[in-house]
Amino acid sequence: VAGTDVVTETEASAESRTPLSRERVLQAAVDLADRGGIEALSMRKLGQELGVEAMALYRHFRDKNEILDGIVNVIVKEIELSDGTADWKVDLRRQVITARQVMLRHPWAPRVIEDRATVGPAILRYLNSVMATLRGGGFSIGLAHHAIHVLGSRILGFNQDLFDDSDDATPEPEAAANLARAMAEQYPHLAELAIAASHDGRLGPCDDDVEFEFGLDLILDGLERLRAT
Amino acid sequence: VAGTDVVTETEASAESRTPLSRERVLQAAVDLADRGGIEALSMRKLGQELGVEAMALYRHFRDKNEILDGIVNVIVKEIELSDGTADWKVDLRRQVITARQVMLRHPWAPRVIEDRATVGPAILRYLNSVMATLRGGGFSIGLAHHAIHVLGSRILGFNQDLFDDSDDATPEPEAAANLARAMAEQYPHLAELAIAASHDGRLGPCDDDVEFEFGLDLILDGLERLRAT
DNA sequence: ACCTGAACACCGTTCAAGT
DNA sequence: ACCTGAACACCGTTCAAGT
Repeated sequence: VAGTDVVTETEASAESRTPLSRERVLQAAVDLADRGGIEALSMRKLGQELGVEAMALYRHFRDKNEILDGIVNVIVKEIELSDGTADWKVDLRRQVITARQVMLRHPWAPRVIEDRATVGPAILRYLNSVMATLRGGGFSIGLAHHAIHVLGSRILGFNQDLFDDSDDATPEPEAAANLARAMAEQYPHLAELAIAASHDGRLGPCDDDVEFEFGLDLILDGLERLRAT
Repeated sequence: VAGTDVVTETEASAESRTPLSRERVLQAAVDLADRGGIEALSMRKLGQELGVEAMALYRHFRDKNEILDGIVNVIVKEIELSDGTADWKVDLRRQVITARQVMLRHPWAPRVIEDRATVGPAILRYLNSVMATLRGGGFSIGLAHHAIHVLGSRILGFNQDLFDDSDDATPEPEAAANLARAMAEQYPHLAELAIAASHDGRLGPCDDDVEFEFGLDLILDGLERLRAT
């Protein structure tokens, strides 16, 4: 939409002068995804963003997968690791919330991370740090192993919810109420829930952050109890 | 690979005689995805599967999204709903395991479900049944609401793990041991875990089903405790 | 009524050729 | 050494045309 063939000379020369590099390509790819979502990240558009033809990217990356692996790495590296001074539970909780901040800045990231086949160095480094926290907190290897599985992708700060009831799904409170009334016969229990979780309902509007922390704490409490055994 | 232009006359006429219908298209789409993964499901291949050009599909579906919504519906409908006679915890546990059986038969389904923007009738029906179980088991609306969020996509029987340490990721025990040794310096805590979770290690090979049920039970226990409050 | 041919606007990727 | 032009094999989708 905003695309144009006209580029000022300074921009064009500045971009063509700086040679392509992995870092420059990955930064451009992250920017592109941040602005237009992951579907905006095509080899052709990425090339255009860098003032270069798409084919030039293949000099630095074997294929698009390598670029996707690369941008996951870039943003996971943004997560600051815990210094390990606090109690394991406080520490891990803080760590996950920190990771969540980063993911909220890059809404495309969870899906890309889950779709990636291989685990890159940044995630390994992150998980290694989490394992250090658990082991340091007295977890057996077995329980630590379970812990990482129970937390699943939540460990990186995102929750794969079945529906987004906060953002788009409930554009108008009025529309939601209408939907709820229409559902009432077919899905009475969901209708009850929808009404309660609507803006005026008893529960108030559903807050993703609150739900995320509720789930995280429930799991951490469960792990604490097992650790004590 | 197995594709061919030669079709026996009986097959060809049988397929062209039966007119296209939503059901026939969706069944073919599910079969295609079951056999070749979700990337094998293109409009062109789907048409070919049905002995028809891709464009003919647009008579029955507005676009490909509608087909994806459709196949999710088809397989979620395969999940048998609980009759609600047991205790809530037994009931819900059984329900989730039942859903998991279905998902394991359609390995492409979790990703497609999570990528879908809207929640279709089959999932609504499923969630309505889960809500019935929770409410019948004495859960307040608020706690039931939390419960559905904590369970997340696990409620449908799948766990979005960060890595598949069971299938492809560990092709050879020997290779895994080598990798572990190579990681030892950089990621000592992960190396320790990898060794323990390898075939010969203390934990034995990692079993996805075991981990799934461990996580499910931890969450159900946590919910039970909160319910008692 | 139901399907097709031809076309459009996109993809990722390869490779010989240009500077 | 680094990038491009042209091409290939795919996508989803539209629309006038065929039967």
